[in-house]
Amino acid sequence: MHATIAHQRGGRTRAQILEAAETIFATKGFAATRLEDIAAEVGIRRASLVYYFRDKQELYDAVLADVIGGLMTRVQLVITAARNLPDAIDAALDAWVDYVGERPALARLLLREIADAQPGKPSPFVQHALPVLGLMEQSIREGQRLELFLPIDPIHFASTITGATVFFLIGTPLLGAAWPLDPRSADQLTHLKEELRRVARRLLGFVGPKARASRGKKK
Amino acid sequence: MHATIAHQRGGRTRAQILEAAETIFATKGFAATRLEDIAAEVGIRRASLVYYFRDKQELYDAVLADVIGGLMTRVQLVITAARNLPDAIDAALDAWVDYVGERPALARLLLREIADAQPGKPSPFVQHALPVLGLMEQSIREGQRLELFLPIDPIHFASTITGATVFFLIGTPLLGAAWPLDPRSADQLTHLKEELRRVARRLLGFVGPKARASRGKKK
DNA sequence: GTCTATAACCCGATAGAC
DNA sequence: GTCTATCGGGTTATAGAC
Repeated sequence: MHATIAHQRGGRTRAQILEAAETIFATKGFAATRLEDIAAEVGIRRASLVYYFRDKQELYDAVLADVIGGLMTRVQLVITAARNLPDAIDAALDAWVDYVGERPALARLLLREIADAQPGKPSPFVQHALPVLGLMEQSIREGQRLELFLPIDPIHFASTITGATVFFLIGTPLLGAAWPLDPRSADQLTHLKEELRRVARRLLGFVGPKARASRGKKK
Repeated sequence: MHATIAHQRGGRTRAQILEAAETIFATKGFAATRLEDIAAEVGIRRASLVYYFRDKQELYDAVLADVIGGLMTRVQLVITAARNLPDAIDAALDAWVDYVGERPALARLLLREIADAQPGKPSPFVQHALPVLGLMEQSIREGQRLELFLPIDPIHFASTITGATVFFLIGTPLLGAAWPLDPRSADQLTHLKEELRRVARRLLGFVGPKARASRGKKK
């Protein structure tokens, strides 16, 4: 019984550690974050962290797996639920924006992982991210096979979409007085979604739902 | 006379330090790079660095100023040399791709600076980068005033272009066997330029030189 | 599960010789 | 200009009490 209570509280602490680590790793980077800060945020002592995570690296890996796993789950869900390929693209973009809007640490972690990555050694991050990328690539290639989409390189497509999102979300606030709007407000996220859809449609060469609907009516 | 020789050799060493620091800071990040590594790359001892740069931070700042200064110079040059606004956009995009292709450290430094930046405190990087951004924004707004360009938010535009470039250049090699092409080869840089022009034209709503030429002929 | 205490290490900065 | 030697701060990881 004690074990159960302990386990529950332990699980809670573990979750708190992961949460604190996520934001601090994202804001300061792996090398610059001190375990001290994470422990302080949770309200425990540094040494107590090792009860949950062997060392700093293991904690970091757990954070990555958690964040990217969540993204993967969502994207997979909406893509498989979509009725057709253009809808799948739209839904995936929306899911992506929603997720990164809710969990802004992801954007910075992504930036850092990409900056850190060395062509030689495959980072654990890439291993986690590849399936998401593969999912999207599959949809695009299928659409190209059916001649619904233009023959753009899926990697160019992914770079553009990811880059546009991340740079907008993180870059904009840096401009300070020049751009007083919060890019993570509901308004701006909606705006971003629309813009991404527009970019995606232009890159892939398909038309939006309104246009599809009117084309359908004309028939 | 000795002073002159010393000064020349000193200037050379200084340049070597800057060069080494640029690539190492870019690859490992500020916190993770050891002054030791930079000194070793140059072929001197760690303590000798202080003769040229007071401390780590000052060296880092010098690297940033150097890299971004070069970009600023080039972009400014081609923009003011362009005959009309669409040409200015094209030329700026080409200059940007050429520069970041030649000096790949810039891409990673950019990624890191953006990831590190905190909305509150304006980083020295942003101070350097703002003029470049301002230059581009000015051109876009002018084009919008003349109704040559669509009323897209210039920051969305910049985010998309920058993100697409950087993510493609750095992200692609991470995919390893999945993408065996070197994104910094002449071929791929040309490909990237074309793609960026296409994205830019679609976002800004202007047509390319071929289309402009044929439209001119029709008249 | 969480704590205190400490060991072990690394790195940046400084002093001063040559 | 560049070196050797050292100091000093800071952080991770570990041992072991409660």
